[in-house]
Amino acid sequence: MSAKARFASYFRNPIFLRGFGYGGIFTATLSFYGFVFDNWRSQKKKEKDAEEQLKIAFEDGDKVTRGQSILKYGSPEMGNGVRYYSNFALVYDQQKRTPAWVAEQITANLLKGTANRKHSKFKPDPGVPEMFSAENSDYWKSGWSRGHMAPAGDNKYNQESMNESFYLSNVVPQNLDNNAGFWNRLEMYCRDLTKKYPSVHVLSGPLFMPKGEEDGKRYVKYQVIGQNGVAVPTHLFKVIVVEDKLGEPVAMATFIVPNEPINFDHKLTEYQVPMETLEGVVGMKIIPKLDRQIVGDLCEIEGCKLMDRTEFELYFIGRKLGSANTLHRLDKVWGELEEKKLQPDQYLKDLYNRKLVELGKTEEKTTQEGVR
DNA sequence: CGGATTGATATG
DNA sequence: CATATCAATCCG
Repeated sequence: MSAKARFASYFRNPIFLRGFGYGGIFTATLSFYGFVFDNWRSQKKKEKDAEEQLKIAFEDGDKVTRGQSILKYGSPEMGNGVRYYSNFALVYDQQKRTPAWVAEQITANLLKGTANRKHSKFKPDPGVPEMFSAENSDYWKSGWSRGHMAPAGDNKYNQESMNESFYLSNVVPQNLDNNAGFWNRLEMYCRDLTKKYPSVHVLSGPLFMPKGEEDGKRYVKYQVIGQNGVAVPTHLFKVIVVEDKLGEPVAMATFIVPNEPINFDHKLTEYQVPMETLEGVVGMKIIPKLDRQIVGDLCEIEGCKLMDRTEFELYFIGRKLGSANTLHRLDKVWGELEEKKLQPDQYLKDLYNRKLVELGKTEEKTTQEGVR
């Protein structure tokens, strides 16, 4: 038997193995129970600490400390921080899937740009989590139009700010006639104010107002549209503050406008309310840093007169003439004047004649190219 | 200025 | 094949 084999057989000796085995098991058992005991002790200590902490958090009367314990897993997030864009700022309402409010500052200079809404598309705001965002499909065939809060017309300075204004975070479901009519004229009035005031601040947003029903009680009732359930506001609000050359506030006015068609018989002043009324309805302090004592009533000072029917029709016939790209289209728009018994002013006549020549030339050119 | 709708085309 | 995208047309 070689030394190596003897060495190996020694380890195979049952006696030796038994001795080693019992010794090993004994040691292992001891250390196992030691481990379990230590664990148990530290567990108890942790339990004691946790219990103590809960006690202290409550009993020392520090509500913040207590709150931090209560909110161990974080506070519910409403995602309602202020969002900043090129030319407006807003707070988004994840529950209603519309803005809560949109703020703007408009000036004559910023309105001068040439950005075109034809290059912009309504789409979800990439900054809003998808699960809280509205989609175009929500509005499609809903019976409601996509109404800008910061209007596209206030964002002509560059294409980027106009494109941002088409984010659905800046949009609410709005009655189409209201949007294209009364509200449109109100937006025009805001822009018109920049001719006189160097800076005009505007705050706009949706409202959900209670209404009395047959049972004599009042309810807030509103439609929700599309898969995402975008909330249709019962009213819209707009707050206007005009400033002088020094940037000092001069006058302001607050309006609450029903989200329904409003014809030319109605005056803007019918919808003027004290700012406090709006604050009560919407549950927000509006323009908290404005000293209301020193500013006048915009409607007393400026009249708050919107365009009348004739002015309005002539205005957008002018816009349509300007954007006409065929002679056929030009004449069709020109024909609207007669249909609506409107007299074109000199500006409109000149515009028509200028476009007539311009489009005549281009069409002559294209037909010649076609022949060639 | 403010919008919708439709039909053709591109795309995965 | 179903779904985006765009251009054209229309309306107040």
